[in-house]
Amino acid sequence: MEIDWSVIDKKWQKKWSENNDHETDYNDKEKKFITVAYPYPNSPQHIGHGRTYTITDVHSRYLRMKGFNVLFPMGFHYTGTPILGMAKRVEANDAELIEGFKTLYKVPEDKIKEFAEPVKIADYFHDEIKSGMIEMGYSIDWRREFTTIDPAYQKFIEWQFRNLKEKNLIVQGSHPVGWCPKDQNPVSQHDTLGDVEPDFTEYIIIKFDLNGVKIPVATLRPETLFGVTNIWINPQVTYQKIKVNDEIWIASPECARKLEFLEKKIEVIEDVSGSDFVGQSAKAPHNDDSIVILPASFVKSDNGTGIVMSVPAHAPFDYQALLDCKSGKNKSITSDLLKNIQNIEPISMIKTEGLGDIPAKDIVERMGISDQDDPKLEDATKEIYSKEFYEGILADNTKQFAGKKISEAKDEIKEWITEIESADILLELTNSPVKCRCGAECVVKLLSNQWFLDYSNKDWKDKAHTCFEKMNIFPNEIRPEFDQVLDWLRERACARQHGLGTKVPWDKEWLVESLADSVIYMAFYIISKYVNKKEIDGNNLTDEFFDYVFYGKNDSEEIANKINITKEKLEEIRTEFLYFYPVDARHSGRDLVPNHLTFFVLNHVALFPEENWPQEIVVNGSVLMGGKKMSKSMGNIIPLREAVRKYGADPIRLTILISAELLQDADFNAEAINGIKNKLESMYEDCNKIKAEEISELEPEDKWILSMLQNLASNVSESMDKIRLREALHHILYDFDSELQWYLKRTKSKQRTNISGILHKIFSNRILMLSPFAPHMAEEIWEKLGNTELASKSAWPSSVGIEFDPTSIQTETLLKSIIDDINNILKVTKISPKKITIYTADKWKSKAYSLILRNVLDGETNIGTIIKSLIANKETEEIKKDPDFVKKILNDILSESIELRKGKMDVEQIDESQIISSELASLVKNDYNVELNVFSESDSEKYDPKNKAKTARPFKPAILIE
RNA sequence: GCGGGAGUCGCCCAGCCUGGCCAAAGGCGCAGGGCUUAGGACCCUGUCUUUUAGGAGUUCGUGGGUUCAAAUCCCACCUCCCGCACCA
Repeated sequence: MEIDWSVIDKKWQKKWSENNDHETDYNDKEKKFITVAYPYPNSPQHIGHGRTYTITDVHSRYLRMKGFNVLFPMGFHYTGTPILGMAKRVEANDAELIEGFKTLYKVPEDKIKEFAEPVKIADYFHDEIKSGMIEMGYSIDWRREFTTIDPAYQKFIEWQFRNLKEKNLIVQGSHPVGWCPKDQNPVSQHDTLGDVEPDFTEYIIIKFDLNGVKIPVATLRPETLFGVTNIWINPQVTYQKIKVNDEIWIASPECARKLEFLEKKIEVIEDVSGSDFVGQSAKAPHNDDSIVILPASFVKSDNGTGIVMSVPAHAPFDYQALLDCKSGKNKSITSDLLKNIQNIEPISMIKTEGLGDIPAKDIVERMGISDQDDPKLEDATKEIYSKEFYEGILADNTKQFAGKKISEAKDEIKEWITEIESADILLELTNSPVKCRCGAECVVKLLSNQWFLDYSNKDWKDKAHTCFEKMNIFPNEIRPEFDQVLDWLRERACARQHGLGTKVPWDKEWLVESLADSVIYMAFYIISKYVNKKEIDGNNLTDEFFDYVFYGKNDSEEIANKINITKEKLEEIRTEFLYFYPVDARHSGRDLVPNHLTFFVLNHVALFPEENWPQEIVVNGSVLMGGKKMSKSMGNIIPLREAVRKYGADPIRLTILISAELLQDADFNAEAINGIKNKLESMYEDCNKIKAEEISELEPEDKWILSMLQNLASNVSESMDKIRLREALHHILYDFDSELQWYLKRTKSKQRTNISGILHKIFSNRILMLSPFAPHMAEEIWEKLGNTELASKSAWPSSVGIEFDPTSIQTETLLKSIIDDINNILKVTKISPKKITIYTADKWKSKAYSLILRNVLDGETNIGTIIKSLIANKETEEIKKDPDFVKKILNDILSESIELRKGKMDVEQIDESQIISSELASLVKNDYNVELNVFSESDSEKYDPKNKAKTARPFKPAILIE
């Protein structure tokens, strides 16, 4: 049968929407507030986004069926810079981007024209994403929808920011960023040509003094100051004499430009040649030693200040350059100078195990380096640097720092030089040149007056840790990562100068950064409903209003009057907030662990009382396409709406859920989705045939299958409670099939015609369990099964209302294992059976069996001990004849599940002869079309030509096939 | 470098926390059979090696160890993936 998925999808989506099934207000029932990270509408959603939202929807639907009043709302995050960047590119007629809109996203041309305006982009994809969510059947309360640039939301963010500032959690400082000097804007990966992230490093500038003029050397290793022997300058380079704030420096022109962006006032006085300084001496800041300036070609003007200090003992470049000087190879050295420098020797000042006193010398010699322009010097430098950094100890000639590890002393030394006013900081790109999309070359800029969320605040961190400790984290494996992130977090910029968003309330030059305005918005879903219903005017909202709704502060009547609503309305909003808060679950992809999810907790603990702290975080992995990462360049991104049109909502939902557990990457591929489609279709067909008949007297197999159904229900519920959706789905869709097969085989061989009622019960329960996962198909089948209520409105079948029957489990297990054994024998012997004879075990064996079982359950598995106790017992002393029997029984028992063992202990021992005679005969007749004879081992009249009977064991009767 | 995680029977993916239900679930693929005019779908059987009696052997990245018993616990090693900030 061909199923038109879209017809079914639409049919039930319409019904849910007509019934307002997903609109949730406060009432007397227990609530669950389930939220998920809202989307950033700069592109349509693809299957990967669908995973997080689908998991959230399944969670919501499950809890709804469990009887909770579940709120699942959605908003749209307009705030941020990428959309702004896109709008600029549209305005500039960027062919690549526009082509992408056309072919990849299928945006109509007239719409693209409007995209020069950023809000239009957001609006367009907002609609697109929302439609996709509806088409996926997400049970969202759309009355609460908002965007982060709505006036009411902006008031809310202002309240949040003022509140954090009052608590001293927002502080001011400066911060380095990648910067485009032309756009006057910070740049990050998506703003640059080739999508490179500007990466920068901090050089320490140490200032040597030359008659009042500063000779600044830039270094990554300030600790090596103690080993300085000379200074290198490039005689080929034209330097500049510049005024830096109040000092006069000599530096390369490139350096002068860099310094301008680092909050320095720069004035160029004149050009000077590097060669002018060769042979002069400058005073070292730490000991006033006179340090000679020597020429070196390896010094580059675009690196640091264009001047470096020389530490020949520990820097291979310096060692080699010094050799070049002393040997007279370097022509810019006068003969006088040449004489003077012959006594310059490397000063060893770091001791490292495995390295000599002068490691630079050793490595230069080892690598066979011959001059300072040898590229091998880079490797040599790296090797020594990392070894010394992690293992090096500062030597005695380093004064107060002697004995310390480099990795520890580095910062102390930096501070010390800074204190004696001989140091400065130079930030420099390590992956330059980085070009902005506008074409300009980027620099590092120190942004001053930047606003920070002070995530380094100890009390704040502690509180967040406390919250995490009490929270459920699914899956729990991710918990250490949260703790780690929390510890590592420090001040974080929370304001930007461009993009969409809310102005920082006390500093209108700045906009609230988009990861800062998206941390407590779950609370806003309560308010947005009233704004959307026009019961309150977003423009009127005040801090007092939010203080009342969230904290119950001050007098409701007074506040209500001020914002022109009734006191009752205001109190209603407060009541609703108190009802829905705290957030019971927050879902998101794992990429948000180190940022949003952690900030979400931090901001909640800062702004809300403990009873309103989040209760649970659920994190999921991403989705792969046919085993590969989704990416634009691979062209393997499938927009969600396109996929829904192609496959139907439910097959997509199930495919992304069943392919992996929460944290694993799920794989989406054509085979998987077809498998799911077929599975659903065959369930649909099966259910079409079943009628809801009266269930008559229960036969053993009926009791068994219903017990298994009960098992299924409790297993699935358990998985659902742990958000192990893959596992739950497996139980529902596949695991039960083999039980059902056995049941059908049993009833078929008994030629029963009265099982429709039982099957109806089984499928009804399975469909209900399937309903959160495949809501459309479940409703459709549920209707076919003759129900008038919606499946999604029915109670979750935690229990199927059947008494669990352990005896029937024993019976069916016995029958199955005999059939298995017969099949095994037939397979090995390849005979076609004419007659099958079964021998059941003697009474004393049964007695021994239960004694051994008792022992195992009590933890006694030592054969010797067990045998002794059996021999001591009159009823079982016969085992003396066959001690091997005990070993076999013990293995039988150990190879069974603990449940089964307990089951055997709990119920009366089943009468094997009786069961085999009454139930097995029909199966054997059905499967092999032969007669079955049953004897007891002790039966003296038995037919036993091959002497098989004596091998019979309890639950393992002997078999003779002829 | 720091931090987190993973390596399972052709592939994907469970199992590991709480050792014995484990030659190890399920899906996909593959082979055979059934159904069908045919194909698809569906159903059955098989899919580490070996075995003419329901058995035996060797497997869970590698090497050790603990234990009566290890995919599971401990130690070491190898390989791979992800995050590391002002960006959603």
